[in-house]
Amino acid sequence: MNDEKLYPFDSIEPKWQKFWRDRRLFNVDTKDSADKYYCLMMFPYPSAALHVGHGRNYIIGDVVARYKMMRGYNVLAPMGFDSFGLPAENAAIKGGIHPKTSTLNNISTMKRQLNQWGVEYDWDREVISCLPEYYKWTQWIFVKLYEKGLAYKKKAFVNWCPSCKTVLANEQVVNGSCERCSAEVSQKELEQWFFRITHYAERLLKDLTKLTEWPERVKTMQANWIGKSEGVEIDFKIDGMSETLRCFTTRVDTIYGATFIALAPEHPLVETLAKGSKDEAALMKAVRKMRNESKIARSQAEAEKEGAFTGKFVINPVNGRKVPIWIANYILMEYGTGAIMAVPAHDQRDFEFAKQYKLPIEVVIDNPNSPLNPETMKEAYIEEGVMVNSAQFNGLPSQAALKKIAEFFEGNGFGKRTVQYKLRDWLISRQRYWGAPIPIIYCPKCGIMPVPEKDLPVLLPENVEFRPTGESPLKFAKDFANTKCPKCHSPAMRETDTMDTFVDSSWYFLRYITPRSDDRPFDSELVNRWLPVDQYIGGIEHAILHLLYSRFITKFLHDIGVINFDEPFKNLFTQGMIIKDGAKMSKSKGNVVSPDGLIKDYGADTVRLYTLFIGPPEKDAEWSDRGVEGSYRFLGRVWRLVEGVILLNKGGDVVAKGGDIAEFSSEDAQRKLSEQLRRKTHQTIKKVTEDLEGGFHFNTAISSIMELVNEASDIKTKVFGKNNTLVECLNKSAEIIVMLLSPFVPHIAEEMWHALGKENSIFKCKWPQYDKSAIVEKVLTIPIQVNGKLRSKIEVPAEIDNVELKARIMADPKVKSWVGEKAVKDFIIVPKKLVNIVLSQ
RNA sequence: GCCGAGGUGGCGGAACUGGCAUACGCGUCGGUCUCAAAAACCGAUUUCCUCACGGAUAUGAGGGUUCAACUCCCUCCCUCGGCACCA
Repeated sequence: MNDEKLYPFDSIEPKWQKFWRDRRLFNVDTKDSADKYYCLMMFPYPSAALHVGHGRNYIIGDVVARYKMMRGYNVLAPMGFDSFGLPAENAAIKGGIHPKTSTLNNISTMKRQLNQWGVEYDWDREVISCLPEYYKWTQWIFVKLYEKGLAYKKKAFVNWCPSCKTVLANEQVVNGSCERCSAEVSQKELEQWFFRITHYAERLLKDLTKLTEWPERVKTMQANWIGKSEGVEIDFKIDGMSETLRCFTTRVDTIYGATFIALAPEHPLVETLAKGSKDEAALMKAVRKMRNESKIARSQAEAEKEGAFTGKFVINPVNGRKVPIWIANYILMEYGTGAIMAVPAHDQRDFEFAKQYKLPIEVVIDNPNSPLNPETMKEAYIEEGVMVNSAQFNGLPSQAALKKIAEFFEGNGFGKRTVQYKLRDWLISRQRYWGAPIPIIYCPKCGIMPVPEKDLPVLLPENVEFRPTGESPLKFAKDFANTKCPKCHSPAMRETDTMDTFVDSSWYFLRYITPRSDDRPFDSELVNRWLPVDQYIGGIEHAILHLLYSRFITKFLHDIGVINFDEPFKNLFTQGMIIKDGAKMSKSKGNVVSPDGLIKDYGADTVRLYTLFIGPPEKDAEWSDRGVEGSYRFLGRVWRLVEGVILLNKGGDVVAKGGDIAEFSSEDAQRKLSEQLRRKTHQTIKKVTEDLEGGFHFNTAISSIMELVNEASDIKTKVFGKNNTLVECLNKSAEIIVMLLSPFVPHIAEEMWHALGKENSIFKCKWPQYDKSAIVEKVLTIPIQVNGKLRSKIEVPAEIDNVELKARIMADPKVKSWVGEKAVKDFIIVPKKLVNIVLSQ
């Protein structure tokens, strides 16, 4: 690019950044909560360098914070770092640099980048999750959960990432692969710590309806993830045995069509049922084969159905019929009871299984439009219909029968109505070093003992050895592991697992209110005044994990009485990704756009403006270097406009340049131009304010400011004479342009604001208000349609009456030629908008 | 399969509650300035027909409602995201 700058951004930007910091513009007194506005950006993991895609999040947040400030709010915009995690530990294993060192280095790089973007925060409140002053309280939350029975340890099949060498929560497994490294996840049976999030499943689902200001798609994703279904649990007596078999079904209306029972291969009764069967060895061999199939392969709908008959039967309680028990690969032990009553006629999976093993298919719900024939059916009939072959329920619509049969079951003690969720408990222990130690002590005498609050934090030892095997150094840190029982003081061992980093991030938004509090996690009274967060801004990738966990922890803290609200985030905004060359920016793809070079060439304001102008912020957008130049040119135009206006104010250089001087030189013409500019200015205030209040419509707000700047620049060339009202009007307009631009491009705005003779920071000034009378158009251009097609336009005074309007329109030569001799059937007037003349054919 | 969001010029995208489709920006073309270029500024730019005036045509496809449809209704296609042998 050219060395000649359109405006001196390189000297302006650092100057005002220093000014804001010296004046403590973003530093908040939390005691003053009357007009509070808590504007929160998802705190980042400190990676080596930010790119323009990351920038979008922070820029949006900064715009909101500055705008709300100008609306008179006491704005809290804090920032921190989610700084525990695997990448730093892996780097330590590879490069020998301690995670703490690399993490703190990355944090200072990121702070430098945020600063040069002109993104400001109340840095006095910085929260760093890997420091003991913070994780002490993460451990405190663990202990509280443990005391309430909501943190527990159990042996279970868990997701194991062989590459990260640690377990993963269900939420961290994506299509059978590790969310972080994409390695295929295997199953391992291990003793692990869990949080009983399932206890909150119903509330987490139900309270989604309270979140009216959350994007629909996020709520849908959470609802899908929680996966509620209502049904009936049935206890089947096993023929000739004392055990009963419990099945869960959402379709109890199909009970008369149950022709077999299917068990998951992992079902605890499998061994018992197999015992003494005709061919026990062959059966167990088939079971083992199914158990060894990978979970991912098994949970594909296309997977081949496989099964084996146990030789045993259950009794169907409704009709006393003997139903064979099969073991089937498509039944999952994790869901429901791991056993189902199979109704091939009305469930596609059961249908396929029945076809494969030649099991009977019995229709119990008939299609009212075309009766079903079990012999010729090609697929299961899963819709509603009319009950058949179902004893006293015959003839009922299946929907009604569902309820009736459920009641009948409960009445006869055959089963009871229950609810199932797909949501599993949250597995939080990790076999890694760089995380908050789980505050638990194992005493040979007293058993599992939580670390007492007075002994927190359990410090993560720093002098440890990182082995290339990838095993947690804590396993070998004898000084750390060996301790004493807090109760009986006999030698005991510490838990060496650490917590999932999502635990750290599920409460940080509370810590910002009293970040240095060292006798409790936060000041409840102040937190209750400042939360819920008024606006939360972050990436869609956290739609389930972080947002669900944060909601859970908030509800828990509410239940133990330390906070008085049970949803943390009132408004949620999820911004789209910035794409380059058709893909998400990443180092490995080599398509990362660094802000540093762009800021050097064009300034931070240009990068901010382009990022905001690129498109609707909730959508993904393709980065274009050309687009950046366009934004830069626009700021250059604004700069020249304001410079020119200042010159006019001083009485200099006042000659109309635009075309025909005579046309604009009259007093009347100058007055008309003033009116026109004032109208456009106030219309723009209205538009920009509505775009910001009604959502995050930054792109259209900016385009309307561009229109105003274009018009003002044009009018500036038509000024004639000194000190007239037009100069005054241009000056006022320039001030408003600068104000409307200020949240988006704060540096150039602050500079121009002061150049226009203002003393105080622009962000301490009130957002402009539009004058209702000023936006009213006096002359309207009315489009005229003939038979719905635009044929002409005429200019009329705004207050014209319909009779006069019609007369003028019918006198218009173009209208005359289109109407001709035809009769006017209808004359539709949309007031102040449009006219449509309907002709008879 | 289910749920959600979308489909508008060469490109990113505007369009309130049914009322001038394509604002704003990018790109392209032409011009001004210049010895020349870059930058900047001015103008044109849905597509097709026409020297032009002007006309026809277009919001994924096809129907419908209406004086009037990007917007509402029906049928279908495609893209993106989530969930998924979930009983």
